[in-house]
Amino acid sequence: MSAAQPHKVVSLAEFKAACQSCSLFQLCLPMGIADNELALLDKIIRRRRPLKRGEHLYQQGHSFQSLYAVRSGSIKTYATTEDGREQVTGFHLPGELLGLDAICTERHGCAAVALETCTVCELPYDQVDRLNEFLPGLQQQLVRMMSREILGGQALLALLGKRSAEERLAAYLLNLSGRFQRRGLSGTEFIMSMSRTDIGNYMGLAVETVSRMFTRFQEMGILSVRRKHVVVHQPERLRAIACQSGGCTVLGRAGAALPQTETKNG
Amino acid sequence: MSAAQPHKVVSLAEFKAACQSCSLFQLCLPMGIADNELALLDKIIRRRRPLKRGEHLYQQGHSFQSLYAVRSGSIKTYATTEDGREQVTGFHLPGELLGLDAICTERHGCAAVALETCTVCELPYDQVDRLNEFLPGLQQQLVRMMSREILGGQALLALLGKRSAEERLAAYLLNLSGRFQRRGLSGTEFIMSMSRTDIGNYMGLAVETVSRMFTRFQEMGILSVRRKHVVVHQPERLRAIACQSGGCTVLGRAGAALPQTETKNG
DNA sequence: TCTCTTTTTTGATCTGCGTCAATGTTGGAT
DNA sequence: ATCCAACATTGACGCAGATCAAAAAAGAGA
Repeated sequence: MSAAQPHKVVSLAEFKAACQSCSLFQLCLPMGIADNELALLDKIIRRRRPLKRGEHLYQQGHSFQSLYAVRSGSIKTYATTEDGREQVTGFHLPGELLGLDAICTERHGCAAVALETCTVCELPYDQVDRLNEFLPGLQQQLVRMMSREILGGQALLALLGKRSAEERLAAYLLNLSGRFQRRGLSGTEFIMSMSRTDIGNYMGLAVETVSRMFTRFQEMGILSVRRKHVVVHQPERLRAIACQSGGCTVLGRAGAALPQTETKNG
Repeated sequence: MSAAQPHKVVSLAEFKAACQSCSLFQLCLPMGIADNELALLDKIIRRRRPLKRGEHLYQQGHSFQSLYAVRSGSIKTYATTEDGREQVTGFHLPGELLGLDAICTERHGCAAVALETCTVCELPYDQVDRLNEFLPGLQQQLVRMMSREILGGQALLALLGKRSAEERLAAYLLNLSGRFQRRGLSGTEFIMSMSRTDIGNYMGLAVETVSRMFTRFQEMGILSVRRKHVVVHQPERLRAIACQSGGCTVLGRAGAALPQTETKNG
């Protein structure tokens, strides 16, 4: 992937292939896009050079210009409070959008940093209107994705409001698992690119608690963790734990706690 | 308010006055709407008969048809888990939208019930596209409002993740206060239409804790509560409590924990 | 008005998880 | 290979807030 020239003209097949693995995919292709429109889209969506671990895609407070979609790798978003502590607001895997929360204020309320080497596509927001003329339904699709984000947020709220540490971790793992699976990757064996500290921060738990829970799950034979490498042996038990107090409805069908990725275009 | 004939033709002035106090306001009027368009809008937006306390606007699982805006009164949204317990997902005051989370699944993930006598406006979602042709920017405005909802959700996450009961309640009260104030009502004296149980459920606290915190704030001289009637004597101290661990940045400028209502149309 | 139900408040006790502290592990830099 | 800094694990302890229990207050209906 030599991602040097951002506006390089690609063949249609090549482009479609790229978009399959890319993530703005959902914003465009499902709508039966014509070939000439695809060329237009290609002009507008920018491929950025890959981000290295620790590099920022944008900083908190920066003016909002574009939406981003993760193409590969993973990105953490976090907000820093005035006393210097950070609140992790999300982890973004391939196929997921970043920046939706900045549209209303036209300023990024959180920073986005690569957890590993990443590639992203960029959609300048001021082009959305223009693009919508050629791709009717684009904006509608955007609304749908935002709706999903809101729904996922509610699920997470329920989780943080009244679930034990064990339930939170179980739900978190199932969520990751589901997101990987939906991307065609293994849902039972994957790499968690985020640190324990980040997980704890995100889930409202102390690092130590996160660590203890991983140990407990391991002792129970539910999974194996070695550093960032996870193998889930008994997803059903994980699900049982996550749902034991009936959180599954709220959390969406699969007990996942965050933005789902399926699209229902009934 | 005889809300009998939904499609009654109203004079422009009358309509504008209605919309000032109504809430789909934000979806239409700020965009410099022409008079003939206004008439169209009036045809599409339905005024429903008032809801009495305890009546449902929609039930969990119902198919999604419309967005609703609260015109007066207040509405609670909640999801019921399979074991029959409920998770409150939000309180909606005049000027706020309901149903945004249902767009993606085309099914309501939570129920909406009136906490007191309410009036609402209804915008059939399948009309949004059509309406967008006449009111360019409508959909864009919708996107902006959803973005705000996402942002607010993140703030709430931060709150539930790592704030003490005292901080949560302080933030909750400030949030309510701000929302009333922004609607031109008093931010220091208002009626909390929701029960202590609902507040606790929403904020991830036991009812008893909520009650104790109100008592504590009262003993500190910060406010007076009598049943649902609240008078805030020292908002600064409330703010100091809500922000003491630096949550203000995340929570939006005023320490409010939920969807803000200001619009930035830079 | 009085009764019955629901909501709120207050007190007492118990526990999950945060905090502190110490040790082990890993990967990157030299 | 060796050092170092960041990350992860494990143990001990204390406290905020959940839970249990019961009384008090406020509506709702007759």
